[in-house]
Amino acid sequence: MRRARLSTRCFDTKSVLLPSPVPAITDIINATKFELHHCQPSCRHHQSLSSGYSHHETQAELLHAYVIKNGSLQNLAISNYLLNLYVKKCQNLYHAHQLFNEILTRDIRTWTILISGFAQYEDFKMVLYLFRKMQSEGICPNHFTLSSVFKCCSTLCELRNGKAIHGWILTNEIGLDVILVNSVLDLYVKCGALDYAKRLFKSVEEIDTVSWNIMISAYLHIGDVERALDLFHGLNSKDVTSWNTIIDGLMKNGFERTSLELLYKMLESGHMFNAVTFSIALNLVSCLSLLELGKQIHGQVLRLVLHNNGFIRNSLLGMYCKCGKMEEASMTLRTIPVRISCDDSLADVVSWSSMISGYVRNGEYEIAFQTFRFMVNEHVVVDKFTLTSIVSACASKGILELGMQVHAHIQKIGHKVDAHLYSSLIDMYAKCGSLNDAIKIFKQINDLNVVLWTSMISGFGLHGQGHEAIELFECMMNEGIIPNEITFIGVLIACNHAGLLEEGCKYFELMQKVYGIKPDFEHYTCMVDLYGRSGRLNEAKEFIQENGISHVSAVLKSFLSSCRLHKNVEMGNWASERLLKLEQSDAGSYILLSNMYSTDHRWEEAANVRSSMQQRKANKLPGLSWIQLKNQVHNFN
DNA sequence: TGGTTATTGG
Repeated sequence: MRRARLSTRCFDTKSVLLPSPVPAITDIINATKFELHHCQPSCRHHQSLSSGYSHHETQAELLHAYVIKNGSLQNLAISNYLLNLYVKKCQNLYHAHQLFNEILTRDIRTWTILISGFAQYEDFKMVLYLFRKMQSEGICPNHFTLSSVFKCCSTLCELRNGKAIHGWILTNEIGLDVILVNSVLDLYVKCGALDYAKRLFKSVEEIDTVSWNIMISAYLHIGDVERALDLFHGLNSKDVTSWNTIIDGLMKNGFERTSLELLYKMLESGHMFNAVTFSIALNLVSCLSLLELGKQIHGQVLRLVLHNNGFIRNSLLGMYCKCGKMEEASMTLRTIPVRISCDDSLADVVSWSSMISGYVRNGEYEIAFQTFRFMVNEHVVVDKFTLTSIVSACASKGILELGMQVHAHIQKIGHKVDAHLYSSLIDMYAKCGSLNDAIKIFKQINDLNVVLWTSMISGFGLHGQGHEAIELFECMMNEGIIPNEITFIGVLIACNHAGLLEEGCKYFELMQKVYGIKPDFEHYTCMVDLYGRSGRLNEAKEFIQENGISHVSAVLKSFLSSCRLHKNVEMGNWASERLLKLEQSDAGSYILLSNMYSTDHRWEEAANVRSSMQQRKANKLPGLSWIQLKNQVHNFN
């Protein structure tokens, strides 16, 4: 999001010495330009250049001071020119707003320049405030103000407001131009009112490429890839955005290969890549783990000197992180240029948080923690994405102390906590053994979504509190929240840890019949575990055979541990035969089998398994323990 | 002197 620079510098009218009032606007403007270029080194222009003050700002302030002095501020041609100078060239909405208030009789252009300015910098509260004020003063909005307001409603998802304004346009029979049609289309699409968008799209006689692009993007957002492709292929005048939209949308809907084909087709058809295409192409490369292609694109980016573009740099960084190349990712982070505008600082925040999440994703927790500490010490902006990654790293490593410190840091700086951060906090407290803290957080959340319910249900499950987990799950369904596949994994694990076989079977059926969720290997493994641990080894075996999952090593391992638990060597042999065929060099499988024999005092067979394990060089990595001392994690055997 | 679509991190 772009932000305007809000300078609070005041005017110094006394230092401005200009000729006596000139009546024509061009003369006034030229006079200030002349002053700007020819004044002596001691004047403020030169001082301002050395202090980083822009040429436009100096010109605007000179002009501002001058028109105040000679009383021509109320000349609308002059004040609108000056207002535009503040908004466009100086990007200083604070001064623009100040000037706006000094203008006593504003015309529609005065309002438009300021409203468009705030819309451009996404201060939508101001846009709506000014729009309402304008209407209350009896000024009729024009196309420019209306499209700014639609952009605002679209970003804030204010469908009702937007619809009302669209209705007002229709009743007042105001003709919609192409850009306004597109603004309304975008509003309906972003607010999920696709029917309204379709109706509008059909009602337009001559549809331009931007409208097509908006509709292609709309179908992609709801996952209707077929319609999106139809629209795309039917579009004769494809521009680079049409290609970018379809390539990105296909990738996000899981059609990565088709997306890549279209990327090549785009090249073949002679369309030039722009910065957005490069960013999307790099994301596609990460999805498909095509590191070599990614490196080639990186080379092209360097040749075209696009590597300073924030989006591209972050896509590059993300690609290296996702391909496990943390060294290359870190090199990309080190190439962050000196910040030129506020836009770049946002890109920097993304770079840092991507880096942290990359370390966490690749299991390099200690470097993630070190980087986080560096960010805090060096006052690098830490946002909710970074915090979520760090909290989940604490959960994975079980480091309660650091997790609590991060939680305290969040509260101290008054950071807004969203659902992602809340769920990672619940998960962290639960995984670090502090279930009560997890419950405390869960209870203080007003808008609970399915992820938050799932985190808490899984938390109870993890602590063996199966009944509480089930109670919460029932409560969630009563609230009308639809469980997802992960919720059911949490529920099944909870049943498992509490030995609730009957309930587990009930929910496994509910998942498929009521919620239409197809079981995944993880659900199957939970069920095999549930039957097995309850001693129902025959039923577990039948379940494996019925569902055709005897080729899944996690399922067989789970079954084998149940066989060991209930000392059923015969069943264990059945599972281990299959397991060892699947994973000849997996030490875990041999150890499970050997342990089963040892439990049944069959020492000779246990020793045979161990020796065949050595023959096949399936060595088990020794387990590591760790301890946290003064913010440092120490590992030992 | 003003307005539209597509891209990055959990």
